[in-house]
Amino acid sequence: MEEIRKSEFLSVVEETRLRLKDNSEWRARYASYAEKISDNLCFIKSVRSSFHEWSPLKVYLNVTSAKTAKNSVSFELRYMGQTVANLSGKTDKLHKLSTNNYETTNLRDFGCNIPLSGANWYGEDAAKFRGFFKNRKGNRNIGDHKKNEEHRLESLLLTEFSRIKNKTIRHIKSVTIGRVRFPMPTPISASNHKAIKYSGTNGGGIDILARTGTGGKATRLCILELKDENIKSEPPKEAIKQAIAYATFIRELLRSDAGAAWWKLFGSGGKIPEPLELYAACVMPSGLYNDYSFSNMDLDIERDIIKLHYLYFNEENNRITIKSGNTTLAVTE
DNA sequence: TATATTGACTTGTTAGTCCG
DNA sequence: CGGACTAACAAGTCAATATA
Repeated sequence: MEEIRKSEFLSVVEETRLRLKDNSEWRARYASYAEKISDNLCFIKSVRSSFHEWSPLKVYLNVTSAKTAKNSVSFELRYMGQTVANLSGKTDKLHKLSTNNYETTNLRDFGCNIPLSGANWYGEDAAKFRGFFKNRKGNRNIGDHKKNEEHRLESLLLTEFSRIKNKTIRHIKSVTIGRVRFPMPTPISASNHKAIKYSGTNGGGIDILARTGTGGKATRLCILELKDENIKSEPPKEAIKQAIAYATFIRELLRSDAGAAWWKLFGSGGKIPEPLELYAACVMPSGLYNDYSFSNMDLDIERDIIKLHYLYFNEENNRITIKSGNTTLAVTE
């Protein structure tokens, strides 16, 4: 039984590697991403640190913005994981806030009717906008879109990971670019359980990229696949397969010519370890279908390893909590 | 009856194009 | 170059329909 399951996981690794081998365009493209983002990193950091992140709004940066951030950077502001505005800034502190394209959903989901187009971040209107979300109580408005529930949980987990003290899960940090949350793209699609597809520039994104460990050789890069429900039709076994596919991509990326540049962007100093050990984990609310069977299973890729983990969480007062034994990912309180 | 399959629809991300 | 826009597609929701 155990062996059958392991071979199923290994075939995900194999299939993913095959797709990546048959389609090599990603190599040059991801090398160019890394180069451009690294070039812009100082600038991104300086702009990011020039303004305050007003809770509960959270700042995000996608790859497109990161690599085109030459003289100005466009950040996303998300509330409960959903984008509500763009904030573009230069070093001159004349940051501009726009709600273009988000007005309909802002009103529908949060009752926010404050349209802004290039409003001064330090002006009255922008303050009103930030104040609205700060004072807003309760969850999303009725007519919930399930998709956004996943983003809300993703945001809660990132918040938990970025805590400095009283962390529910110790020794875990989300990977950021220039201290900004960013969604890592991949060139493969793995959401369909039956097949791994090569999708070039339109691949799926990694839900959460994080590091665990206490530093030095103990540090591991983790690829987390998050589901907002614990249900029979999408059990942990399928979620972990998605995580394995993305982890396989990260492994190939780190072993490509641009590997060192990405390793640095992911926040690790020094050389890529030999062997490289990556964690792949399924993350979902604790429930009936919790699956503990693949705990710490190793999948070999040549000299490297993907180690499987799980994290089944609970939620209390808008915070993630974890019952003892429900994660192998890191130390729990 | 319970489960699978299908397609329309929603949302997010990227690349590319055009303009000032 | 930045900004506005579009096309394309992943991934997910949801409900109607088909099938065992």
